[in-house]
Amino acid sequence: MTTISAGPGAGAEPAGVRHVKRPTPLRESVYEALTEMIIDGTLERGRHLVEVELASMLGVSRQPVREALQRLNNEGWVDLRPGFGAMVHVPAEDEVDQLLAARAALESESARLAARHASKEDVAKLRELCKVGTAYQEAGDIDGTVRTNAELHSSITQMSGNRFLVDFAAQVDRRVRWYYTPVAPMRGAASWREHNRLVKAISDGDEDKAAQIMREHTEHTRKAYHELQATAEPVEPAEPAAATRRRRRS
Amino acid sequence: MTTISAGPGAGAEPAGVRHVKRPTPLRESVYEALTEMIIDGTLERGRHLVEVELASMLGVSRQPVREALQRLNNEGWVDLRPGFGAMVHVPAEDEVDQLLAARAALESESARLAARHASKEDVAKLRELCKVGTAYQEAGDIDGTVRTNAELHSSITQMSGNRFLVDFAAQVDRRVRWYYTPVAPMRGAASWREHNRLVKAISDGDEDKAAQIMREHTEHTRKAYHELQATAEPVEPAEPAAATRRRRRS
DNA sequence: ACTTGGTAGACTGTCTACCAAGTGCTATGA
DNA sequence: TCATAGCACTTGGTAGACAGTCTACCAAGT
Repeated sequence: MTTISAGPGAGAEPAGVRHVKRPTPLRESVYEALTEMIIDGTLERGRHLVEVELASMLGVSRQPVREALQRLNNEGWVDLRPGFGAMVHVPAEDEVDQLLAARAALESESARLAARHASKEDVAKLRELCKVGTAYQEAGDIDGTVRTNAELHSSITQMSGNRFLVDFAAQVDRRVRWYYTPVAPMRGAASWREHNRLVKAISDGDEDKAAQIMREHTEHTRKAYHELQATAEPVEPAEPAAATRRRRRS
Repeated sequence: MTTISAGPGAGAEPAGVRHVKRPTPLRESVYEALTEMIIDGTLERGRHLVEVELASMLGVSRQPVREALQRLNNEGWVDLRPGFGAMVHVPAEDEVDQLLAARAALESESARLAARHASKEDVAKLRELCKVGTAYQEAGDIDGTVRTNAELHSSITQMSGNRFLVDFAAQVDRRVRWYYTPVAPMRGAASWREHNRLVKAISDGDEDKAAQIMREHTEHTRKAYHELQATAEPVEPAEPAAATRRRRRS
C-alpha cells in the first residue's frame, strides 16, 4: 500500500490530452503519497518521520524523500527540526480556527470574483455539483459528500481567475480537510442549502451577496467545529507525547 | 507553489523558553541569497539558472542549491523545467494584477482582525511607523519609504494574530516588492495619508472601516501600477527573449 | 535522590561521484 | 530552405561516506 506507482493510475486526463508519458518527478509522487498518508492517519500526528525509513517504505532513495519532506514542512504538514528530522505536525488548539478564518477571507473574495467572471457553463457546473452533493448528503455517503464539497469550493475559487487565490485556497482547503473531516457530517443539509444560495448569487452576478454568503458559510463551519470540540473533548488528557516513539527492538 | 512556513520564527513559544541559535541549514541561506539576488536584479528575469553554476557561485554543493531551487519554484520565483533547469520567473501581464488583488483580500482581512485585537502598544508602534514613513517620504528617501511601508503592512498583518494570513501576506508582499519597487515613489504622500487614516481606524477598533481603508489603499496601489505601465511601455517591444541568454562571449 | 559525565546509536545535513534520460543547439544533408 | 542526426549540457535519481547533533541510557559522584 505504500509503494509509489509512478504510473498514470489516477487517470483524470481530459479526453484527448494524451500525455505520451508523464515522467512525474519522484518527489512529487512522494509528496502526494505522504500527504495522503498524513490525512488518512497512516502517519499519526507527532510521529517522527525518518528519511531512510520512508525511502525504503516507498521504494526510493533519500533524496526525493528529503525534497518532499521539505515541501511538506513549508506547507505546514510536518515540522522540520534541524538535525533531528521531521515530525508530523500536531495542530495547535487555535490553529483550526485561524485556518478557517483565513479560508473565510480567501474564499469569500474568490466567490466575489467568481460572481464577477463566471460564465454560463461555469454556473451550470456549479449547479450540477450542488445537485450531486445534495444527493450524496441525503444518501448518507459521507465520503462522497466531503469530496463533492471540496470540489465545489475549489471550482469556485478556480472561477475567480486569480491564480494566487486559487493556490492559497487549495492549500488551506487541503489542511482543513485533514483537521476536520470528522466535522463534515454534522452540518450536512444546512451546508448544501447554503451552497445553493451561493451558486444562485454567483449566477446572478451579485458580488457582494456571493462574498457574504461564502463568508457566513465558512463561519458556520467554524462554529460547528467548535461545538464538536466542546462536546467531544471536555478536557483532552493530552495523549502522552507520541513524539519520540521509535521501535526500540531488542 | 506557495508555502506556509511554520518556522519557529513566529515565536508562539511558551514564555521563558529562549532557544539559542540553531545552525541554519545551508539550503535556507541559499534560498535567502537567491531571492535577494532575484529581487535586486542580479539574476535577471528569464535567466537560466544552472545548479552547478549557482553552487560554485555560492561555494556549496549541488544538493542545497537543488533544495533551494525547488522551494523557489514552489513559491513562484523561478520556473523549473524538467530536464533543462530553472529560469527566473518572468511575470505575466496580468500577474501583478492578480497578486495585488490577492494582497487586497489578505491585508484587508488582516486589518479587520488587527482592529479587533490590537493592543495599546501595537497602536503606538503603528503610529511611530507612520511618522517615520512620512518623514522618509518628505525627505525623498525612497529606500527608507519602501522599507517602512513594508514594515507597517507586515506589522498590521502580524497584529491580526492569524499565522496563515501573516504567512500568505508575507509571501505576497515579497513578490510585490520584487515586481513593483519602481512604482512606489509615485504615490508617496497620498499613501501615507491613507496609512494614517488606517491606523486611526485600527486604534478606534473600527473593523469595517479598517478593512475598507486597507482595501482601497491596495486598490490605489494597483491603479498606480497600471498607470505606470500605460505611460512607461506604450507597446512594449518585448525585449528579445532574455530566456536562453548564456555567456557565449568570446 | 539528584546531578553530572560519559557512551552509544540514530539521523540529519552535506558532499562526492556516477549514470540515465531529456532538452536545446548546431551542423550536416537533402 | 527545411528536416534531422548528433552533441554537449543539465536535471533527476542513486549510492555511499562523514561530521555534527540529538536522544536515550548508564554509571559514578554529591
